[in-house]
Amino acid sequence: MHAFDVLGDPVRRRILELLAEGELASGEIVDVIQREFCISQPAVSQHLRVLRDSGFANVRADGARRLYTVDAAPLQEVDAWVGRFRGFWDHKLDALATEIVRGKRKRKKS
Amino acid sequence: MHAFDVLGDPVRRRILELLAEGELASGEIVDVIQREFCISQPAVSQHLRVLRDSGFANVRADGARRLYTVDAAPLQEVDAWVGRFRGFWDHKLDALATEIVRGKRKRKKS
DNA sequence: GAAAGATATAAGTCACAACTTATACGATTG
DNA sequence: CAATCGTATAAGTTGTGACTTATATCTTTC
Repeated sequence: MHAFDVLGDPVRRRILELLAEGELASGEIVDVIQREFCISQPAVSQHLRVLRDSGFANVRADGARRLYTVDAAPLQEVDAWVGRFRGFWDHKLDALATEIVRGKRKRKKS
Repeated sequence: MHAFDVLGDPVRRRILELLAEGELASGEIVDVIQREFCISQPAVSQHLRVLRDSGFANVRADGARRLYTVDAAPLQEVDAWVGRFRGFWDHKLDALATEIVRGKRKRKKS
């Protein structure tokens, strides 16, 4: 499943927003999502699976609980894709800072 | 249709990549996409409609032809959403440049 | 002005993703 | 060790979005 497909679902986007605040157990995520979207526990669990499989989230076991965290890698890919359009609104001075960043990255490589 | 759903389709992403280079007629887009994805002209036209309806593309008439351009607005929204995760990979000096941009924007408002 | 060109819409088909309920399964607790 | 908790998987249903072919609607050209 492509990164953009993963982000296409509002529930998954919301889960990522929650994880952006820090590590959360499956059950805690389920609580919030059920309140906001009225879907079943398995539905949430399936979304978590998609997030795992697509690399957006990592899990670790803590007893019976599963603790989820964001994995930045695919988000960074998405950011890179969108970045190619940044010039369309990033005129003037903002573009300068962007160039600074880009230039710095290039220099790192060499 | 939500912005991320629009970007979920590889054909639409490719069309936006093409439009990023500049204005293109429907027919020119069809040519490229057909070569790369082997889908019919109406299929491409329907994707163009989605891009129009969701605000990612603008059209103007030129005789019988329709000339398409990128509209940055929804892409900027997407960028803003992804931006909230930028801290996850944007450590160190890169973050500085980002902060410069953010700071500048705030100052513009006030 | 009829034919051909450029593009869009209509209508129908089909695969798939997002649910549901039911259940499995390891960890915890009394 | 039986009951309960926390979470995941299985299996089935269903709505929808991405196609297809056929056709409509303007433009241009001869």
